[in-house]
Amino acid sequence: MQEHRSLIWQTVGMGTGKTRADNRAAMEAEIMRLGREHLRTQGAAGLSLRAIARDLGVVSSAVYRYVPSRDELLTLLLVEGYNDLADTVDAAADADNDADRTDGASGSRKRLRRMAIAMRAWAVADPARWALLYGSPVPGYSAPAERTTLPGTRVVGRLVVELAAAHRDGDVRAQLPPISPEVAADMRQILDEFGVDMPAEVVAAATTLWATIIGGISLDVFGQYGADTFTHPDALFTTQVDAVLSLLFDD
Amino acid sequence: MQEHRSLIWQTVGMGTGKTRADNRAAMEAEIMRLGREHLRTQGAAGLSLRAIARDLGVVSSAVYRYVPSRDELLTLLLVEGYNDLADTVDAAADADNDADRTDGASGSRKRLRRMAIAMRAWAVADPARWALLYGSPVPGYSAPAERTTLPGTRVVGRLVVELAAAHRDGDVRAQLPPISPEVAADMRQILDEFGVDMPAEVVAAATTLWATIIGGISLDVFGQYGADTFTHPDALFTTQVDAVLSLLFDD
DNA sequence: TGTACATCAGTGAACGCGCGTTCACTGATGTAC
DNA sequence: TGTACATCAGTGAACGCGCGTTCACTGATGTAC
Repeated sequence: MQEHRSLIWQTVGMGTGKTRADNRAAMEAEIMRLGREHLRTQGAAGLSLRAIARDLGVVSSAVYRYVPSRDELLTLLLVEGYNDLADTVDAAADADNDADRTDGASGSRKRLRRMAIAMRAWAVADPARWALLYGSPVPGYSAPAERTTLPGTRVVGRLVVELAAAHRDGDVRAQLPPISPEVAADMRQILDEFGVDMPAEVVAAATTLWATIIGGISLDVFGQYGADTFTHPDALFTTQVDAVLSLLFDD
Repeated sequence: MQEHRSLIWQTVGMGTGKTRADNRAAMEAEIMRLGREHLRTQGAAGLSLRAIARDLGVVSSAVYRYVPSRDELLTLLLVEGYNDLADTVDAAADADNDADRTDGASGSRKRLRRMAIAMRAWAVADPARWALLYGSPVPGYSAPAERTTLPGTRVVGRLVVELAAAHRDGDVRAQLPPISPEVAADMRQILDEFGVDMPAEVVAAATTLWATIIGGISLDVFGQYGADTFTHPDALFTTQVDAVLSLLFDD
């Protein structure tokens, strides 16, 4: 009423010479930031627009100027999470591997290893977002496939592409665990989707790597490992990833 | 007030010649059943004593005669879930393997395979319980370690014991992925805990199998696989498990 | 450059719903003599 | 076998809290002429 400049102006240090568009952008960013924060403390099921309004120093209905509904905010956070993770993993994959250059492992193998480690680091840094992406589904919320599928498959996609490159370069083991015709058919479907080519057995092995990564991270990050069972969970994870990679590569 | 016999008496067909103890037992069982049902539809975060009271046909405060609090019910469901899963897995492990007797795979390998498949079947039959055990933690709820640790480690425990037996029988590969001293130390700690002996490398490989199983099941059951990416998710899972088993066994 | 008008961001009240938990109570069941 | 008493299971009201979402409103910002 008398106070039309909300808390955020003081908080973020705005308030003079700024346009409506700036305000809007700052507000939206702040809502996302608070969303991530509430995810951390309350979980996705407890994400609440009212709570965000409170932290924003604004009346609850004001949030509706920026976000049409709670579910929509969840979707925004989900998409942001997928993209953030994928960016992180891409960066790790594309980083030069200066230090590792001495050992003889293939570039792809090293890239895949770095990708897995980057995923884990991302998850450990913000377990709640990991939970949103790969944890139990949020009851009552169903992600709109047309908006989440693309970002949601970026990481696996990169993994598959990386393996296709490795196979092209002749780095992948000739002898891989055999697969059934049904599984092979599904794998060929995936190859089509990502527009790459390699034997179905390699894709199947890729899904095994994928399962190991997801499982290894989730077990750790969701607190399944007892308080002090593992003194070096990062080393354990790397061991698990290396083990599965040794199925795929022989150097 | 005038109706001291709650719905359950009609529902379960009791009401004559039954003692208080019978009522109590039936009531407790029904509360657990409804708890599982609400888990399925509302998720753990949405588990509510009031909702259970409603379904029970009883006033909300009446539930407190049977369960001291919501968190306590969650703990009961968690412990029941762990034990139910462990019983299922034990049964699968101990089943005779008549049909498979022709192929040459070792008994342990076949047992481990059956255990993994049984886990997946259990999870697919009731995804919400799987989510409770291995999904994202329930915000605001912290499981009491002294009551959940034992049931919660039964399945991994059996897995470790099974591998120790396989190693004793000389069925495990001599060449396993190498591990670092830190990881080896943690693995020896586990061997102590479960009172078995084998090389640390074997335990490390066991955790890889564990991660793959958990990841493979969760990805499927939490809906991470798109609607129709995999026409035979069960076959895919078996493929993944077999791949990791082939790290451990050479027959 | 100034003014009229349109847009926008926030308010505050309200609707209708949910929850966990406590409490004094009553009538039915069970038990000890 | 009958009776007095204790225990138990359920009631209903209440406390104090949460939520998403809509709505008519006002004052500030921005825009077109």
